[in-house]
Amino acid sequence: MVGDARYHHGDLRAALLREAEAELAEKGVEAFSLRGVAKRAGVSHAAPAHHFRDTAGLLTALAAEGFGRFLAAQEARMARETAPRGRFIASGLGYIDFAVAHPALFRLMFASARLDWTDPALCAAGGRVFALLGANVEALRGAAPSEDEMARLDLVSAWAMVHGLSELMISGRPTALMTLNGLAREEALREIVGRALPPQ
Amino acid sequence: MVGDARYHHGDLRAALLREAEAELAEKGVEAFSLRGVAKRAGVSHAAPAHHFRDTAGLLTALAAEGFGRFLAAQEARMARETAPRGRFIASGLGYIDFAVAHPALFRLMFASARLDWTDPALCAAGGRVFALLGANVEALRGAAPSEDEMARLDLVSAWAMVHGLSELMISGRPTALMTLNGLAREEALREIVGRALPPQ
DNA sequence: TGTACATCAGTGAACGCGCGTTCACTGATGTAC
DNA sequence: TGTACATCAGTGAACGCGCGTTCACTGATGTAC
Repeated sequence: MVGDARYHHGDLRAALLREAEAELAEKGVEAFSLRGVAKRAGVSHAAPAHHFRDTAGLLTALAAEGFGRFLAAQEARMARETAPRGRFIASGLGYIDFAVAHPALFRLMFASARLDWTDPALCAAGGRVFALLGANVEALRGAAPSEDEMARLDLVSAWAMVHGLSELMISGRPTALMTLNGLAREEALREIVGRALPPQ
Repeated sequence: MVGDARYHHGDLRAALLREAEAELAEKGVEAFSLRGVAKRAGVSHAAPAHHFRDTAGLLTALAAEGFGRFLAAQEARMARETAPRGRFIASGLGYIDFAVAHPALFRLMFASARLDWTDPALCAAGGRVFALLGANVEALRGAAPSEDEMARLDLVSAWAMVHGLSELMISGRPTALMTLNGLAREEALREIVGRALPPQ
């Protein structure tokens, strides 16, 4: 830090990513704007061009970074478990944690047409999450999804359940779940996610 | 029909809804525009104001109509089944049918911030779909979700699974499912949706 | 059947706005010597 | 340590665009008598 009112920002790239997430959370993907992000960062609206090619580039970088934190949220939950089934379910709860904590970012990552999936960083970050899912299936089922039909079914089933729970909770839809108190809700989520896995 | 080049359109309202869906499918919610819809309908861009208050009004009407067709898709599948479990699963398959056939509309209905949920038509149409879900749970479980904790769990679990499958299929994500051929995929979906229900 | 008139459903010009992008610029920083 | 210079990371004015909305208008339709 050199001074408060310095010309060079220091780490504008990181600041822009931070503000982009705030913009996204407030306005939604539908109304997201580059100028809005620049304004939040207290910088002229032409400044972002020095760090990101264009709006799609900024959103893509944000999504890539999001996938990293998404993975971390799952691993954080998993760290407390040892058995394959417990770890699998924990990763699902981490998945939901992230979605509920960052709904707009989550939707950007999974349902936006504004991402550039040819970007290596985004592709790699998304791939890492997918790889964790595959590893969890294999640990539980003893066979890799790429080789075993049943394992593939487990993968889709677990993913769909957890993804669906996330989406519904984000949209505030299943009031049924919301009316449960905190602890009971955690238990309910465990039970539901468990249903998506093969019986013990 | 009076003539080809008539001044009064005849049924512009219906035409606008039709073209709005096309616009939505092509551009996505993020880039949807009223002017684009008017252009598709071959009408001046000020014309829609006579039928819908504004863009939100048009989207809301479209979503309400969408929920009607969404319900119909589920009922169409259910009609071929008699047992509660079979009917429940069938409704899920109808849910997925609709999502896959109308992905942009589906996302408008479930994940857009541009809808006016205070609109009675939209609210009622959405409520009807929710009611069908509740009825299916009750038929299977013998208890209403509003009164029984387990039934509530079934509702959330079935909804999340089917909704998650829809979302993932729309986003082209689980290539695992896609690599199955048509018939096997139908079977796989049945199996997966069944997992979300209480064991037989 | 004919006429007068009210209502309805369009038109097209005009508005102001926020957007992304471009561009010449300039102040700050880092490096070579 | 001091100076010259290249590079970097910003600024702010300008552009053209498509958007939603408003408004005075007019042609078509429906109704009363």
